[in-house]
Amino acid sequence: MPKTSSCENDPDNCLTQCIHPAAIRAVRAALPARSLLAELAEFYKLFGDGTRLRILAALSIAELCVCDLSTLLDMKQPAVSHQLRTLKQARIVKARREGKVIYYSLTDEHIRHVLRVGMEHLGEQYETTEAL
Amino acid sequence: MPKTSSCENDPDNCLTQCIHPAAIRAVRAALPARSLLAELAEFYKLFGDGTRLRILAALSIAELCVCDLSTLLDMKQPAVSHQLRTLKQARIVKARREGKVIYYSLTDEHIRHVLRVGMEHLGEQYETTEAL
DNA sequence: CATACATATGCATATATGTACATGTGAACA
DNA sequence: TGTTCACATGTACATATATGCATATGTATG
Repeated sequence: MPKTSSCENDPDNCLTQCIHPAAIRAVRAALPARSLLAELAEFYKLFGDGTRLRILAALSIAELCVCDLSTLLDMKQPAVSHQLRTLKQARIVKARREGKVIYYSLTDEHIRHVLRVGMEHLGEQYETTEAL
Repeated sequence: MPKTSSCENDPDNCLTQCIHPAAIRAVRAALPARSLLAELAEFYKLFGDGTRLRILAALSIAELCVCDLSTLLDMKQPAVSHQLRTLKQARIVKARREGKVIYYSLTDEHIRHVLRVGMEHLGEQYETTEAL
């Protein structure tokens, strides 16, 4: 017979019972809302692409225009523009127009901080890049 | 005629010249290696999915087994296992076996830190969840 | 040793997403 | 006002990936 019959059962998971109902209740109470975590995932997702990360790393060093970025990163201009659009919509970068040229930069120091924390995780063996 | 003819030209970007060759040189010198940034992107990518993030948020509160997770998050057991496998390969979570049950937890405090930094970025309006 | 159960894995598929190509937009300048 | 050039956008497509289903693995137990 089941050890704990008083918890929500889902025959797709554990056949007869959930194993630690107390733990589940505790975690459920403290777990951030699903919608909040979804929003957070969308944020992290933007850092989860090599191209975008190279753009962000470059912008963390200096303000750059689209042309500079595409030369620097050896990318087609439309590809850079598309990524910048995504990053701008997410308020990760901001744009500043000067004549025909548009300069992009990180919106705030917080973005730089996120990059730094990730770099640190890759391990001290990489000797954290001074750029970030 | 071009203002600066001494810089690497890529007709796909700026037709006649790159705009700020000095800035490009400076950034190029400080930019982390492409491979390092690719590795970093792979790391962030794992946080860029709502499901995985819910798993990580749950594990940041308590050690849990697969069955608990699938009940808690209302997911099929194989889906949870698949994500846990990915997270384990990336050393973001670790597993501990106890009989038939396998308990998962975050590998270290650094992961919790990454989650916290992301939460903070979502803005103070969310009143940073005490769970993280 | 056979059964039960928690978890892992293989495979198929639907969806998401990054990039290329072509074209549109907008500002400066003659 | 027409041209040039930096940048943006629309569409198409190829790839990556998250999930569901079926099934395998491994451990305890009778």
